Amino acid sequence: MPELPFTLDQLRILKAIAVEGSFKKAADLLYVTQPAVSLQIQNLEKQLEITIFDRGGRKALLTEAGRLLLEYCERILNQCDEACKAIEDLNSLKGGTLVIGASQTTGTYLMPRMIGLFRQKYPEVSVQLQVHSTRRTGWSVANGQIDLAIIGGQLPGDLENLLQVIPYATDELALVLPSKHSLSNKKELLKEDLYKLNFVTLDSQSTTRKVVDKLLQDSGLEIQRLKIEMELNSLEAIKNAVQSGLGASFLPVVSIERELAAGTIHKAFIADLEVKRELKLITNPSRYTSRASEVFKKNILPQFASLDSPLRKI
Amino acid sequence: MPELPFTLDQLRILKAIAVEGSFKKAADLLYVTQPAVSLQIQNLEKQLEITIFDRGGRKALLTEAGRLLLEYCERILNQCDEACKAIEDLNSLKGGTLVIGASQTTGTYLMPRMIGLFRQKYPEVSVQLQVHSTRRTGWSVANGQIDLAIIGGQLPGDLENLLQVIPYATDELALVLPSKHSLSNKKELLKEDLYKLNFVTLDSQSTTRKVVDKLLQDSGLEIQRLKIEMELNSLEAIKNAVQSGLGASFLPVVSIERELAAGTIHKAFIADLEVKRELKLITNPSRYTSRASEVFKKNILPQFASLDSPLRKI
DNA sequence: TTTTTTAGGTAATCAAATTTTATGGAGACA
DNA sequence: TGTCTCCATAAAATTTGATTACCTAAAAAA
Repeated sequence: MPELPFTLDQLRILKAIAVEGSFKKAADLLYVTQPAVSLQIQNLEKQLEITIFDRGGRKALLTEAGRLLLEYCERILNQCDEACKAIEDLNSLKGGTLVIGASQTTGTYLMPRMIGLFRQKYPEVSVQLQVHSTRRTGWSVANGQIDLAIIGGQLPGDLENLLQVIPYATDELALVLPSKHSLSNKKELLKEDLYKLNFVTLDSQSTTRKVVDKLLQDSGLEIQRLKIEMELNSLEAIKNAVQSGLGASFLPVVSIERELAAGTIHKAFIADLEVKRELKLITNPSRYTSRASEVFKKNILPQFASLDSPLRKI
Repeated sequence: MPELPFTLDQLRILKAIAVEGSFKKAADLLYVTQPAVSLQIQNLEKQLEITIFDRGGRKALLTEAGRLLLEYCERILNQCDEACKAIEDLNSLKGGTLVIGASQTTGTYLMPRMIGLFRQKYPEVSVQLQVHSTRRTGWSVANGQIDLAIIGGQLPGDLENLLQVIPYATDELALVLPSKHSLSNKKELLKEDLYKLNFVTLDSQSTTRKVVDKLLQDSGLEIQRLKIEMELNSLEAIKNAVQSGLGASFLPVVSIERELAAGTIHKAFIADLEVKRELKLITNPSRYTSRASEVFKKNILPQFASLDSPLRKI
């Protein structure tokens, strides 16, 4: 670990003298007194064991060693300036990367709009969206690989304490039927009607599936009695299956806006039953929060948050 | 004139932490205490308005801004190391350029040998030889374009005081005759014999010519009575002329060693007359002396200096 | 020339920045 | 739970660097 034989200040002074051709002018340029400049150059010469300037005549002239050093000096100072600029850009959100985590659902239907809004405001910050399971997303937030995430499921207990979890919005999981289904005409279904349906569901490992199962169970339904026609691992696939009349499903309303508008899918209401889950924003309070992350949380998320979310009140 | 928001020491610390993964280890590596490291990083973070390390867990981890800064940090420190190495090379004569001045004669017959010796010892120092008139060489030494020079003539008066002039060697200007010349058989010529000769001389502007003229005049000869067959501006040309029997000439002995050995030219002795001039080393004491120049003067020149030269006594 | 001006070096004093010593708190690990 | 490690903090000490004042030498002007 070699000691550094010079400081950036000394290099700055060296350059100033070389530019101005005089110790005094360099001193003026740098807003210090001339002795300060003299001493620093003397230190530099002593430490490097070279003579840098010929002080004989009218002008301070560089020696061979001085010219050599000056070359490096300029390169070094340029790199320093560049570094400053890069950091400034990062601070003013003219650079950097924001890494966002999301579940399948939010990642597919919600995030694209939010990210679009963010990029519109800060086009020079690149955004990376990582769609993973709730569990994996949680760990990524915990160890800093993801700046912030929105999840719909339940975090593992140990993470709950580690991370900051803010209720963000309520996501209704609507019962959807093929438009031509016989039950589609009824104003309101009864819970018992569910037993008559064939379901197309997400596979049993998915967070959304677990949430739905739990909610139905909590409301008194015996989920073993529900008939599952098939399990698919993509919401889009399920939507297609429902539209094709293959069965019913509980799907996030955000994912079926277009289909509802087009009438290709029917959303049913069930008496005494609302299947809803809380979407939550998770961040890691014990970690550095990037400016981009801050801005995203403060300015972008609230525009999509439900009215009762704490995010609205910031 | 932007202030620099960081110091090289801070960058060095940053790098050490990044490498070691811990403030403490970095402190050990740099031979300082741990608080010193902490404070410097805090200063750095304050000045750049960024967070560089996540200090939460077991290891100190870089944030995005920290990684960005580290990149520049490494480049900057590398440049610094390179600069140091270049300066060291210069100091240890593993680089740099030595500029030597010389007159026609010394430049042609003496310098090549000296430079050869120097380059043998310091092959990485490049040497530049500039052959000019005494006057011009003197000025070049005065204004630093030439590090040191050997001259045979008289410096302009104003330069004599400005420069350091050290007697270096005595250069005999021998009277040479064609080997077949009738006078070549005489053991010793008389001054009067010179009037019988046809001379081939350097042109009258040349320093050597002036020196010869002056010496002959001082010894009582009437130089107007000497017959000048032709004036040439190159010693080699004169040598060829003499060898071809076109006339006699006064030539520096160093320039005819080969021809004397081969017997193609005859060196005559004149009673009561020695045509000699002092070769002098000139340097500029008011200017920076490069290491290469120092070494050349101390180690190379003495090997060629006459016994009574002050250079021998160093 | 002689005087004036300007650039740069030196020395003593002083202020500021860094380091160290000493100490405390938080998380990791047994 | 206790211990250990790592980092942060505070006060004191040291070092560094800057300023003021003064001096010298060389160039420019009178």
